[in-house]
Amino acid sequence: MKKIQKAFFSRDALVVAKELLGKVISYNNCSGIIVETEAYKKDPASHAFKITPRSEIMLNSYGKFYIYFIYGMYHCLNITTNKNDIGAVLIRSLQPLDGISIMKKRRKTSDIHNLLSGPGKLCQALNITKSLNNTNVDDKIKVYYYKNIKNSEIEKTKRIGIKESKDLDWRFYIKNNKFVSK
DNA sequence: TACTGGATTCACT
DNA sequence: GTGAATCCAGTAA
Repeated sequence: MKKIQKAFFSRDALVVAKELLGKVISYNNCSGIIVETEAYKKDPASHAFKITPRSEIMLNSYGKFYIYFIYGMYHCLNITTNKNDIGAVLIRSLQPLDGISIMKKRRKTSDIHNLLSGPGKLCQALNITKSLNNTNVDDKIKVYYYKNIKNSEIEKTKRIGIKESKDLDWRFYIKNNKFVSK
């Protein structure tokens, strides 16, 4: 599989979020196809709205993993975007590819549809924690080209929590895919 | 130093 | 559909 170059992530979060669909995320022999993403930019519902020590990794950086801990038990995996601005893409769901048996053990389930179908779930299955925060794409976690997703196959929806956007679509997933989060 | 709530998930009802 | 689990970043004092 061909690796994705860092420049891929220099573009706007909305573009990157859409184009990441169908790519593969791989870490320690476990991998999955990205089937759902969410774009984050400078809006009030986003960590990117206010620069803090935690979120400043998103400022003027791209192609880096922004990983944070939430609700006391889960991690969320983002990749920073927007070369000269602030932005990131949250990886929301993957379709399992490699390392399925070990991911089942980590997730304590045998249901393949429940392995990676959520931001917290996929971090648990891939064993991704905050220790990987601020690492570059391809340093430890790899991202590969895998298959092309046509525009007509992509469903767009609003992100939860966005107030001011009436006409912007922020969340992207592959239509009719059984592995997207509910 | 103390308080609040979250880019979630799961077990219940 | 509702609530619990559970830590830590952010904020205010």
